[in-house]
Amino acid sequence: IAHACRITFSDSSDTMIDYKDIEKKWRARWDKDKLYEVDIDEKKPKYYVLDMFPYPSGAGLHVGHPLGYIASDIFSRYKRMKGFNVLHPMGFDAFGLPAEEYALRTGIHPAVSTSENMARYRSQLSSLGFSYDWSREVATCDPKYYKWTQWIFTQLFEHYYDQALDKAMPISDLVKRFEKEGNRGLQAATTLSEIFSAADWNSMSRKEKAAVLMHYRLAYRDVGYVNWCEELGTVLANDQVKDGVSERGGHPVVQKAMTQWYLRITAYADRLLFDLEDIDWSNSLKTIQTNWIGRSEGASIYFEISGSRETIEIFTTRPDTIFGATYMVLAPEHDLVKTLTTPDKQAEVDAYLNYVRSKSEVERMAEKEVTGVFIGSYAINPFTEEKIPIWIGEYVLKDYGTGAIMAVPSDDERDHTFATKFNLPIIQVVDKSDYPGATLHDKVGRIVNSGFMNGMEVPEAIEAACSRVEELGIGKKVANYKMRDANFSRQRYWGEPFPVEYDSEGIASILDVSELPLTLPETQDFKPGIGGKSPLARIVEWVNPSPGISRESDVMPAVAGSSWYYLRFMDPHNNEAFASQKALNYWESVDLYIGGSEHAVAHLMYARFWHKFLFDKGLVPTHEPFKKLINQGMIQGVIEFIFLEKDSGQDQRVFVSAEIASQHPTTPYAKIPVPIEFVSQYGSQDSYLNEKGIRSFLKWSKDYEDATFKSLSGTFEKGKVTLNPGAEEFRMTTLSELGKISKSLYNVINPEEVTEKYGTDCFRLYEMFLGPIEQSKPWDTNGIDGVSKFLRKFFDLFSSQNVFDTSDEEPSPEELKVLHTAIKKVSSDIEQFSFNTAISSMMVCVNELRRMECNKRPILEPLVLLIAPFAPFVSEELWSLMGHETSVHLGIYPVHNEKFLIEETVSYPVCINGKKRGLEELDKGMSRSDMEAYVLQLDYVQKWIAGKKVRKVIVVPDRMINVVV
RNA sequence: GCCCGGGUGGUGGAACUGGUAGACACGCAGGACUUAAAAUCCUGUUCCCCUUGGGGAGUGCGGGUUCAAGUCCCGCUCCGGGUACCA
Repeated sequence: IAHACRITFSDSSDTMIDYKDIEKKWRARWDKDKLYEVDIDEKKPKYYVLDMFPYPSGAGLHVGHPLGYIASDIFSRYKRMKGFNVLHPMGFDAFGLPAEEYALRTGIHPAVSTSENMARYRSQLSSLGFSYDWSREVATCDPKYYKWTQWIFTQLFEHYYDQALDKAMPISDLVKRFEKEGNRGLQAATTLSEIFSAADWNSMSRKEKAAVLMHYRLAYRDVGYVNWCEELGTVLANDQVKDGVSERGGHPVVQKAMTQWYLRITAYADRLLFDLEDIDWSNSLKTIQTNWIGRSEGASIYFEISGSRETIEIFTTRPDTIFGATYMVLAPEHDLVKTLTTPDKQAEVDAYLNYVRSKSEVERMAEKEVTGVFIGSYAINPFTEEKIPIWIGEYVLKDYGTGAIMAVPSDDERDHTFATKFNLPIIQVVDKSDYPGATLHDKVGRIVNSGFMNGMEVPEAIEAACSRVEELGIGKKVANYKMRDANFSRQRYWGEPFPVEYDSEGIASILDVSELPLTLPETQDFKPGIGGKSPLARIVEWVNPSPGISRESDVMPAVAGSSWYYLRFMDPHNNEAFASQKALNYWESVDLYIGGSEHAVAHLMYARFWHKFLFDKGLVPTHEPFKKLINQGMIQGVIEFIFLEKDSGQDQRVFVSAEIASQHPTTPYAKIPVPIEFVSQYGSQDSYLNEKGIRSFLKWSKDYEDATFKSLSGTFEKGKVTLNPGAEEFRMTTLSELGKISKSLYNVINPEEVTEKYGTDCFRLYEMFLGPIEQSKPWDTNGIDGVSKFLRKFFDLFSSQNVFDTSDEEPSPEELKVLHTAIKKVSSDIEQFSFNTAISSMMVCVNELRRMECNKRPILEPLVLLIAPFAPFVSEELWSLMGHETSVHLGIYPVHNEKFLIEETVSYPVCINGKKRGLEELDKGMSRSDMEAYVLQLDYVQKWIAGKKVRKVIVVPDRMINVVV
């Protein structure tokens, strides 16, 4: 019997399918035939499938990485077989901190380690059978690539954002306008508040003009507070700081004023927000971006100051509560603090400012107590005309809104706490009695104690207040954003140099495209410079290329190169442009983008911003870069921890070196990740007991080179423990958690460990079979045998007595039905990215054909095509064994034919009061009344309805029958 | 705190617009083959109760709508993610 046999297609092995041979053979063949290379082909519709390109880390790929790559590969292959011209490229996000830190530790140049890591990634990726067009590979650290990263930067420098036209326009236009009419009435994104006339402009010095223009450029230099990490010697982006310490390494981060490059991403805030509607991204991802942009609508209102000509501009979302504004609060860093502090309050204010400055970001965040101080001046509430005191307080942030608020203690929780603590007046202005359960945050209620607004509902009052504010000329309706302009400078080596030079007056100018790329200079000295300078600053001949000229010594952040790489893939070797217009117009944008949600903010926001900028310049044909985006889940690893507690017990005692003990001085215990081997060893016969009954764990301290383990204990010899000097006694317990896979957590599993044993196709199928693609799941190989068996059963369909053997007989209707059911289901599942269910229906199909002992070519051929995107190697082998000369991956994906799926009968569940009591096979054409009559006379139905009145019978065609009594 | 997701057998997970809950697979149990084991194949497998056949319960908890609810509505609860003095 055919299916009982093991198939051997190579004479060298008598066990089972020799995956390794098959894979090697076809990989070589695909390379030779350039099977996956694509070119512009106007005759075919295009489809662009992109993976988020990886950072080539030293640890190589682990089982988590390929999840998204497998999914995108299946989809690419599917689309290709559906007749699309598919662009499916891969490259490397190759600039970044880890390589530089590695260089600092080892002296190995980042370029060297990066290129080694890329080679390893490339070989791992191609061994997984991905259909990348490697001829299009890009690496962001390649000067041929970053030439264009630098070029886009120069373009951002040369443009400003015109809010009237709602697009980026050349700075040269702006200069013309300034010469003629100054900046009055100009609607542009800017950090400049001064108004100047044409005469003012024309009388400015070159340096002054440059300074003004900086306030308009989309790439600009400004002084700002940055997250400074002394340990890493660099500025970090907000998303690289977690809980006041650096995400990488956990070093303290403080605020420091530095001159930096910024990108004016806030100019695009509204478009970044509203265009989310046009793209097919997950709800949660859109929500994250929406929250990040943080648009809130309200009013900006000027408050006059009693006895001063200054005014304070505030932003509020609740102008309706202005009658309840009983005091004001400025951020401690607010510009007006100096002017508005009265002499009698000076000492108190200075003391407070010192106190605020002395606090690190961590402390400030941890602070629960409200703090603040009265600065002596009074503002005038423009509606009540009352004098209200001006305070400064930490809870008002310098960076949000205008850095100043009108405080309405009756309707804002924070203002309320503040007012209560400092005994400031509270006036109720919103009556919420009609809305039980409403909190202070809810914009509902009836306005009271508020003059002309009395009796209005909140939304109406907000409108009324805005109108009145505009009538009085003391403010206007505005939108405010949480999003900040993006800091674009890093005091580092391994990044793109800025294509910027400063003249003797310090005026910045950009390099012409003909001078690009400005390549990174050679050095072996990567140490961070003094005072936050980049290592580049030390290379004098590079920083000062000619007398009076100095170069920018900072480099761009890693996010620069990844903001446009998807465009470069369209035309990767172009030396005249970032990509040709022909290629851009053909490939347009990414149709399907797959990657992790950890890039939800930084990368995706920057890429959208750069894309929109290029769109404004007419250089890309679409206004969004990624039409559809799927976040694959994370494959989690099991992390084994040991807990070392200082209150030692009798049993699980272990001695720990002084180093570890001192690393955890503030906690009563240490939680240390350890390799899984350690935990399985713990408590087993492998662990050693010394004469005192103290367990020591020394075997692994020899096995693992890591310093942590070496220092965990002493040296072990013949049942005796010799403690390291200063070792302390701890009690030890173990704990398992799920979390990310990482070298530092000792839980990395490489794909090779799986492909070695089961073959690549099995690995691919298994990762997909694990569950929905978006879902995170722990890696375990418990179910892998099922997928492996499926592949073997599939192979077996083609064999008889260990020999490849198929028949050309006409298939039966049953066989056709099985096949076409699978074709229909698999295709629609792929379209919905439901790969786990697609695989399960392929399993059903193979199981049934096997039961029928079907080995007919007209069934098996389409089946091979159907499975090809999932299992590219095995299907290619079978396809070739069936006598085909060309690759299965150039085949046409099967299409199901409804005529094979037609059923003559339908099996109806028969329910009594919605509860299933039986199953009836009924003719498809049976009328409703016949069905009712048939069902009612059934024995078991009679039993249930006996003595009761049948109220009605519900017949849902093709679904079910429900008898209601 | 706020904003998104999510909670289904021993496990991973199925279930189209409300219409047979548990597809597919793992694991487990029993059986076949074998000197034996592995591998393979067959049968069973949500739980509980008499056990031939049936009966009851059941998709985090409590209510509701409906002939019918995992699916819709209201109130809770737990888990995951994002964000946090955002005025």
